[in-house]
Amino acid sequence: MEKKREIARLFAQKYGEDGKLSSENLEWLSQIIIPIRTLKGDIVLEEGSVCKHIYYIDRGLVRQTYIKKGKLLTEHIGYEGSMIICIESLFNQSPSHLSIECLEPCWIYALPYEDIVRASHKSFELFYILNSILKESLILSQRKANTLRFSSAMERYRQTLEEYPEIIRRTPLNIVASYLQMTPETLSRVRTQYHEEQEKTGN
Amino acid sequence: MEKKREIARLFAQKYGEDGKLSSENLEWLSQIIIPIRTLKGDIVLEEGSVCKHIYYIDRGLVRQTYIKKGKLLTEHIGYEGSMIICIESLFNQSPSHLSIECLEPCWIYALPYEDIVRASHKSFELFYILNSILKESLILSQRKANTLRFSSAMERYRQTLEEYPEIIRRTPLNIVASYLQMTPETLSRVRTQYHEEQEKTGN
DNA sequence: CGTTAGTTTGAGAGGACTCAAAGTCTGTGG
DNA sequence: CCACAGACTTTGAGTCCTCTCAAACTAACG
Repeated sequence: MEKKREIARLFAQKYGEDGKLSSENLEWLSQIIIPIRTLKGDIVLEEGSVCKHIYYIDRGLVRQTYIKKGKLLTEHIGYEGSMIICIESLFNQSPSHLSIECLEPCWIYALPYEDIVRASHKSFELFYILNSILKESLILSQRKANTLRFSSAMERYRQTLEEYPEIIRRTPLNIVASYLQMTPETLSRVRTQYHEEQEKTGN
Repeated sequence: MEKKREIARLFAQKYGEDGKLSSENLEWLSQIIIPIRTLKGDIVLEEGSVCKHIYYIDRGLVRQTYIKKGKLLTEHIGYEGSMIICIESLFNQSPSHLSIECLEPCWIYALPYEDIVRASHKSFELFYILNSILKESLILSQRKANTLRFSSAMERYRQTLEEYPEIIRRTPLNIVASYLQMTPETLSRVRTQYHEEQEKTGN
């Protein structure tokens, strides 16, 4: 319970207006938060089911996956401090074509979307939070799109390494590869090439 | 003035809660809307300036552009009924790295973002509208990302032709090409190839 | 310590790019 | 109404990047 309250405070600080939230709402939030503990490999949301929560990663590493031509590909990777949202499924309450899979043991906190939407009709504060989360998601999705626009495999790798070194460091190569939209073989080559260049320019 | 009121009503219907908006807010909205008439080639927002509006395209065709390695590339294309938003610039009030350029003569209506944000603190209805617009943007950006994930040039073309035939029909080939992240030469080849295939399967 | 998943290396094929040139369309001025 | 300039589109040839397939290698885990 103490932990849920901590998370609620964190949300207030991060997404609330002026980083604040009234104590009633804080209390309410900490009551509806659902803590989830997972092991590596666990599936938090299965493709085909309707996403009903906004997920907050407090500890660990997760990815969103989708299937294209029989292959399991990576849409997004997030870790401590990230929100994980299956946008279309959540907004339209339609079956998700994304799954959420844990790449490490995780501490996740799930916010029931409908509850918050309902409550936000009565409380501007809560609506504000919802809004902030949307804004953040939009900016992130924009950034991601920018990265993928980098034409060469090398540039995509460099860009992600600079912006999210954690992802590269903690994620298995073959998963990073699908995240960066290239084959594991290509990433392997690109990566050694990159580090060779770093050697030279570093000296 | 009558036109501005019409646009306000349209927003209410499209983004309001249950498609509705109180007559005061409707009136207020129609007063702050800024109509813009443009010619083909006009620049609505210049790269480097701070974006202060949410744009609604009532008539015409526009694109958002950015510069990469000295080349003018296309980030997004929108037409009648679309909202055009320079997300990062608008939210952070930072200089935009995107420009907005008209590909046809346009009727555009600009909503001053700060005014709406301020007003939405007093009116849940308006906040709801803001929120709906964000949700729509998020879904669209998701869809766009999905399209660009199609690996081959052919698939990206097919996908866009199916989902947004208007864009393909009305936009010069070289601009569509940069939108789909390929060279004009490639798009030209892909396009004839696609239509040849359609011929065959059509018979 | 063996089994399996993950990573590296190599060779060859194919798609998309670049550069170049020819062809087409559009709008303006004579 | 025609002619021409400039922008846009097509076609071609050659190159490079990334993919696929295959095999060797390494690490992780029971």
